[in-house]
Amino acid sequence: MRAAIDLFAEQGYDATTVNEIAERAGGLTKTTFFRHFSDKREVLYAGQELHGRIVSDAIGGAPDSATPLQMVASAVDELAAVFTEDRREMAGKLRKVIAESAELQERAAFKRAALVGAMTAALRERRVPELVAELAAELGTRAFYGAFGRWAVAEDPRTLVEHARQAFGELRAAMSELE
Amino acid sequence: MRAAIDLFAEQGYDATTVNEIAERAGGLTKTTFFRHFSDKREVLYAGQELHGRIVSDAIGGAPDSATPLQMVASAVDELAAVFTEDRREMAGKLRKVIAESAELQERAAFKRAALVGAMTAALRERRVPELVAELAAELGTRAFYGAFGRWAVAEDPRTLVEHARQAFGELRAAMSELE
DNA sequence: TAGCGTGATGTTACCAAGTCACATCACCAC
DNA sequence: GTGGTGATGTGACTTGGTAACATCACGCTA
Repeated sequence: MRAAIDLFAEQGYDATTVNEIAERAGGLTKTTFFRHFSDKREVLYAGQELHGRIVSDAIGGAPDSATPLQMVASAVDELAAVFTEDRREMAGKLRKVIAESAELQERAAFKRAALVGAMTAALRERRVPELVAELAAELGTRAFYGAFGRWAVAEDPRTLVEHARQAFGELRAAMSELE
Repeated sequence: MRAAIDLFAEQGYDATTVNEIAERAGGLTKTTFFRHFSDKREVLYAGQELHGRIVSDAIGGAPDSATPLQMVASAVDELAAVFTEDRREMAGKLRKVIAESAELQERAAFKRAALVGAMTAALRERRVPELVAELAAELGTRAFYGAFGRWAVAEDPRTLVEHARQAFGELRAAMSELE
């Protein structure tokens, strides 16, 4: 993964071949690469099933007294907590690489949708009505991604959790302005 | 496009080759296919730039007195109006094909995000604050896609516009339940 | 210590997506 | 009929992705 990110950052995603990535990652070959990642894009997104589990667990473990938005807030909190400061630099590189490739943005959109889906399903499990669940999940995901983007550029010393809480609050406020 | 949808429906997306599509579409070849569509997936989504323009124009043309949600409602209305009854059958086939291919769902997620982006930009243009614009655009897009899915299965005689209006209203109600 | 299974890797060959340079052909205008 | 233009075909190429088979290192056990 490190080899891939570095090569993508140096030469661009399209100009980098899977063989090059494998080669840099310790003289390996294409075949080995595809044994670890289902395709070339996935090398940048591997491990995100974990994110789905994290938000599901957070929502599943929220107290019965919690409102849907409180459940989502705790999910966003737990997810944001995964990204400790030492991952910030890599996140910044990643963001830049993705911003330059339509193919990678497509995968990103898919992963984002999967996160919304995971939150929605977990909320439904908690007997939140479908549409309310969808909107709450969307709001949480939007807060997380917005916060992630600002955190990754690193011009602000606050942690991702702090960024996420602020983003969540702002989105909530914006929602109440929507009549 | 018709050749592609039919072949995908018959054999599945993965099992269909671009050469086959071109061949069925009047004895053409791969090269010609790629002159019309940037890649294999795009054959199912071509023409969606138009959707972006439609929602932008609707929002841009809304009266100054309109609220953000009213602007979005008119955008959804105009977009839904594009899908006349004669397109319903094709839409149903399309839905099924997409549901069976991860690759196509990825492209769909991307196009959906583009639609949200187009609405957001148009709302910003109308001086709607960023976060309010994002949420309104998301709500409108969600209403449209939900309605589209129900319209395409064809078990309900109502037009897409009617479906969309109902979906929009329901989402609005769900939003106000979100504290 | 010999041998055996297992997991990670390499090799080779293959298919299909996507690109490119160059050729062809039909059609329209002058 | 001459020339330009747009759509198409051809052939060669790169690369992502798959599959079958071989290799090698390691640890376990007889």
